[in-house]
Amino acid sequence: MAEITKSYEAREIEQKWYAVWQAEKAFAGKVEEGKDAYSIVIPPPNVTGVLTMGHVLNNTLQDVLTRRARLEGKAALWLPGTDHAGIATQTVVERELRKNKETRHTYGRDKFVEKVWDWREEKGGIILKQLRALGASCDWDRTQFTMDPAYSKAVLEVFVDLFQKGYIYRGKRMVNWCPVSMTALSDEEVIMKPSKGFIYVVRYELVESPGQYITVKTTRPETIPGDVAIAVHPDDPRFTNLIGKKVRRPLGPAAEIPIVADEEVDKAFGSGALKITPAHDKVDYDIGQRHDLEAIDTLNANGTLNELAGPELAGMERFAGRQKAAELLKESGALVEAEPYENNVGYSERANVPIEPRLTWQWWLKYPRVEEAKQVVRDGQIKFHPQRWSKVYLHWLDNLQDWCISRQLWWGHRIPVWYRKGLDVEALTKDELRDPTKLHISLEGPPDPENWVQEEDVLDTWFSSWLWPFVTMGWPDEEAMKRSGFDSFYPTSTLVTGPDIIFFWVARMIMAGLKYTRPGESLERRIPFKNVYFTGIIRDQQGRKMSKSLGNSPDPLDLIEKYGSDGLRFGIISIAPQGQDIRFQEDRIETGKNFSNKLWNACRFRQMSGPMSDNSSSAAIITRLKPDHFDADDHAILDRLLRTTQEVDRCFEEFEFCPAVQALYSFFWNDFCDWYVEVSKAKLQDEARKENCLAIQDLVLRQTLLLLHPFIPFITEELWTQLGYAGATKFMEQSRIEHAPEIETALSGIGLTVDRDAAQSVEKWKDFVSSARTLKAERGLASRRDTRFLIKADEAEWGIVEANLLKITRMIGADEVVRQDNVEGAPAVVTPLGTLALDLAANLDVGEEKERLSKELASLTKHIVGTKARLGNKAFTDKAPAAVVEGAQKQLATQEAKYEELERLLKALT
RNA sequence: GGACGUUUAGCUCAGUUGGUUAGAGCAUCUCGUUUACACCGAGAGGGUCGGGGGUUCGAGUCCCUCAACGUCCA
Repeated sequence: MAEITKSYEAREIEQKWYAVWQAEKAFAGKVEEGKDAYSIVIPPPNVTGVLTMGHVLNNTLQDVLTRRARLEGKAALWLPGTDHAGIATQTVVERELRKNKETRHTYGRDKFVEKVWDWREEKGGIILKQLRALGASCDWDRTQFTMDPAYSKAVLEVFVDLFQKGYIYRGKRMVNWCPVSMTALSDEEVIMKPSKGFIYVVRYELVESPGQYITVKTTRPETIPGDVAIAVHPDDPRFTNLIGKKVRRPLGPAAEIPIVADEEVDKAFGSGALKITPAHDKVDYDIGQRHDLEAIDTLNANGTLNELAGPELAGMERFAGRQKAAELLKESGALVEAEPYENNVGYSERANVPIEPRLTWQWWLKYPRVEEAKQVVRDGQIKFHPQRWSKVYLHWLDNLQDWCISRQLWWGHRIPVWYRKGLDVEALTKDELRDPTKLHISLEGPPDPENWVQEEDVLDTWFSSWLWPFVTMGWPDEEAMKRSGFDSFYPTSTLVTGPDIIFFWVARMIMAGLKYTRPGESLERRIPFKNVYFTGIIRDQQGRKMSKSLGNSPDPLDLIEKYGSDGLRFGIISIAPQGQDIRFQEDRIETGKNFSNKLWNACRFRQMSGPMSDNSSSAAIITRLKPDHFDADDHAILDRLLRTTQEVDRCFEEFEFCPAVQALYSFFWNDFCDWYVEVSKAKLQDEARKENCLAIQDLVLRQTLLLLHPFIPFITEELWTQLGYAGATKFMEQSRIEHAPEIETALSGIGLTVDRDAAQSVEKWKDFVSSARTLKAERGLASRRDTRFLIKADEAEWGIVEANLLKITRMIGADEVVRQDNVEGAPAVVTPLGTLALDLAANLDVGEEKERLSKELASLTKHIVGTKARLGNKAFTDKAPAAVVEGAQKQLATQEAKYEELERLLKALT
């Protein structure tokens, strides 16, 4: 066996093991007889994406869950892939073309799409390679892409089916239009941002009474050429006499437009009169419909104003047009004033520009299975972690709007709809849109394609990702489903994602799963996942979201380089409490690295401490234990091991990863390294106890590596081999993790029961040792190993001390510890094992000692008073549980004894 | 306007069903290279648990209220 090096160098070891895992097909998700299935589908990252800290957190958690499942003996599948990210990808490729002064139109649709595929082959999906550096144990052979042929076919099939069942329709409605990407967006892709601008007060002259005006307030004067009416509230006394009259449009083509009454007008807003531009505002459009008003579209698709805006404005960019409109209004005297104003403006999520409400023909989806989708979350077939997100989810489902699923892009799934050649597509009526002689909808296309023209639009990317959990498993092709193990792996176990896509994706996947999988079967069988774990959002020190544009996000690959993948994983989990946003701190990642190094060195020390024996299984190690040689420390470390095992189990059940890591950290560092390894050093010099002690260390390390492996897979894998735990297996996940009761049973097989009381007594030792160290440190003797200690103890106490003399002498760094009844006058401390004093009388600073003892007495007095008061309160002794009262009594006794001893010591100093 | 979340040590956060003297990591200060580890060890200082009120024998924890910050929805 190779000797473990002095410090842990992550990089080589990580690369080595990842290659081994790949070669051994350790991540293959296959159905296995007698094993429970466990599955996760990755939230497909954008094909243009690179690894961010958010991905690190999210994917580390998925990896933790998957690896833990394997260690629990489950057949685990983590299914990876990317989505085609319509707008983002098209934008990236167009940007490249622009460098050569080309556009997608230079190439035309087919050639351009080819270009995108080329780009994707060459540069897309980098993130999947980066995930390997993070240690992600995905079944890479199953990698999926939403534009793969089979996936695409499934998407289109769903479209056709939903159309045939009446869920999908084509309609001319107000959409969120992105003038940069020149496509419609769904409501979810629009982000409301407070924006500073002006509100313009504009007066419209009454036709019937020249010289009289009605004023309106608007933030968008450039839309005035599209005004077709002024609306007022029917109950607003200010305007009753004006209803039915006409005003002159103050900008753009001259027109007389009516004043109409509509209840939707907010009397309190602005002047109480609202200009109506049905083509450019949702509310205006609704009012326009009710009053049978024309919609005048004054905007081009790219956000410039068109000729309907009038010759002065035509061709101008919309914000320049706004300026110009204000100037024109000012010149004509229609502008009363312009006040600074802040309002919420919708921005395109991708292009980050204000969207325009625009009236266009689009394809819409009425969501299927809405009631079932609510039910499965309300009734807990799907559990959200943390649970509170279910409220947000249900609220959204209660206020559902139809989903605009068409996008005016070239990259994506082109909608499988064909129009009969020569038809005026935009003039089709509702009935005609369902007439097969005019509209053909199918997967294969029409049999006589020469007579038809295919719909130009593609589908929203989310319209493909909402099918992810089952299309990635072969649906709807039964052969493919069989091959991929759909029967076992669906529904998936857990979805790990951010709450920011709860509507985009989580809710829609639930509806799709319910609609399309296992028709006629129970809800439990049709849901896409049983648990949804929502991570927090990673923020910087100032609490800002980490983003590329702010440049406030470290590159995870740099962090991996610096701290190791294990260090990064451990660090990120240890700062990510359940459901809370995370303030990123690099020093916590450093803690992860330090922990790796600690683990490494503890194992190294084990290797240096004595020969390695049979470590190939926990049973083999347990047969090496010698119950007769067990002392309190041995019981204590096994007790803590069992409790930590239980705690980690609990954490996995409750999706609490941060506490799991904390429990392991504190167990390993404090209980094992700082205490058990230290007390071992004395035992190891005692040949009779050495073997037992090493076996205990082997058992503890083995279990610790298993518990840690999901979090830090690389280093644990390396140590697993180095310390001989692997036996005949090739990698760790071929072994099984044992739960506390299993270990206890195995221990009882050799007649060993972990003694809780003995374990408890170690606390006294820790107190004793810590007091002794403090005593030394306060006098600048912390590192002296030649200090003589005196101990005043009764027979029982001395018995315990004497039996452990070697160990405690070492632990407190003493030359010797001598029993002596008279310690008065020496610097002393009262411990649970007697009064411990430093034999230092010669250079004793009496003043300082007195001050220290007095201070301790004072604080002790406070506690004694408090405890006495509680016990003296009849209400307390009557009502509090007996155990609590008893505890207080015990405490008082201890406190008083300590008080007396301290007082004696203090008196002796005078 | 509605919903949710947060407020505990200088910083970032734990604190399970109310029960001894509220914890951790980092940072700070002191000491240290003693046969795993300086990516380390030993020790110390540091908190009226956002404010106010209530329930209770007992509140960081439960209830009410106010405030600040954040997120989502309208």
